[in-house]
Amino acid sequence: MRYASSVRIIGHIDLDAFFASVEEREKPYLKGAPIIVGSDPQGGRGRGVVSTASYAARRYGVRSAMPISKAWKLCESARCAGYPACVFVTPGMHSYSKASQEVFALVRKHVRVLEQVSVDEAYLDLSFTGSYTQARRLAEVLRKDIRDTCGLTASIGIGPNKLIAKIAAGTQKPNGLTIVTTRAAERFLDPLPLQEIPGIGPKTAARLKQKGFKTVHDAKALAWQDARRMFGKWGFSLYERLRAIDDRAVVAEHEAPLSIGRHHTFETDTRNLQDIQEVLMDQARRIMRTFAREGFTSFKTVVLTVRFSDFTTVSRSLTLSEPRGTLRELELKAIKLILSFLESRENPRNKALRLVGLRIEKLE
DNA sequence: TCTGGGGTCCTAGGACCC
DNA sequence: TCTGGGGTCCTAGGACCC
Repeated sequence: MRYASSVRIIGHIDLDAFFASVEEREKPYLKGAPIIVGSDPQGGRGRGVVSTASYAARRYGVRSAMPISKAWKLCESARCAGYPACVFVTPGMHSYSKASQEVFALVRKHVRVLEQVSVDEAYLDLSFTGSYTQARRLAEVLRKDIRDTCGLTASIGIGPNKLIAKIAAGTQKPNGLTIVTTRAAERFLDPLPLQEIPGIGPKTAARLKQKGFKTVHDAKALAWQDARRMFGKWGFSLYERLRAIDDRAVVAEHEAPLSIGRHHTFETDTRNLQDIQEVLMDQARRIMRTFAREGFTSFKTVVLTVRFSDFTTVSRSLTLSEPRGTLRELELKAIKLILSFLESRENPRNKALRLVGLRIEKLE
């Protein structure tokens, strides 16, 4: 294939309020309702968080990752004020991944190099279109196709690299199309708060704010040597990102997972070994099911994570002398690891457990 | 407001080998 | 008797993403 020019043009496609939109598509009577996909709110006493809120629910102030109990309270106040009541839905991952496959299969008909990064997001290499004008045309076709064929809306960002494409996709949600050309990229980033840069989370943002930096433009005062000193390897990437530089390629191959794990938060904190053991054995079975489905034959490391009632989280791991691939082996190691936590040495104040998790690594 | 579940990548110290 | 580095593996924890 010959390109009209050698400009690199990258797209990022992001399905809007994805879990909630799929629920709406499959249950037409929910159309337009404030939908909250997440754990069981249990009348305001539930311990989980919100996975996705539909745009109608966002008008009540509900957001992803918010405690489900808070979402419940916001919805109650809205209902008392005469607004429609919220619908709480438990996630149905199976139908979400089916919908995701439909959408991205459709996109692949137009774009050869597609890198799916999660169930609702993908990067596209649009360099073959040759120009931002042509890339925009293609993006419009994609959005129309997804809407007409799958009944879902997508927001698309287009830019000179993954960083700009991703941020652009998020600026006009839902159902938006945002183009940021190579020339405009730095100006586009400059006024943004630092946390808009993927990779800058609350901790990094706080450390930068301490130095007096709030926006991308501010933080460009940081010399790369200082960025390296403050943030290690990531410091240099950070220095580049602030300047809209990002050389990461769009990689089409689906890579095998590096680890497989399961977590569980108890409805009430517990010290009961029987209950804990039951959860662990169930997790071991689920992990081995995924392990077999993915075609793995052995694991070498087992990690057990515990979260105590005070939310402190610790992990213990062990590496087998030889790779193993049986459920029995995983169960035995899980028991060995959990017993070490229940000993007074590891848990001197005998705190109850809020969460237990199991993970296998070094898969073959 | 009281904090899910599934992951990835990085760091740092210690052990061990050459 | 004292003192090297380099490389690799293991372990634990932290930050981040969706």
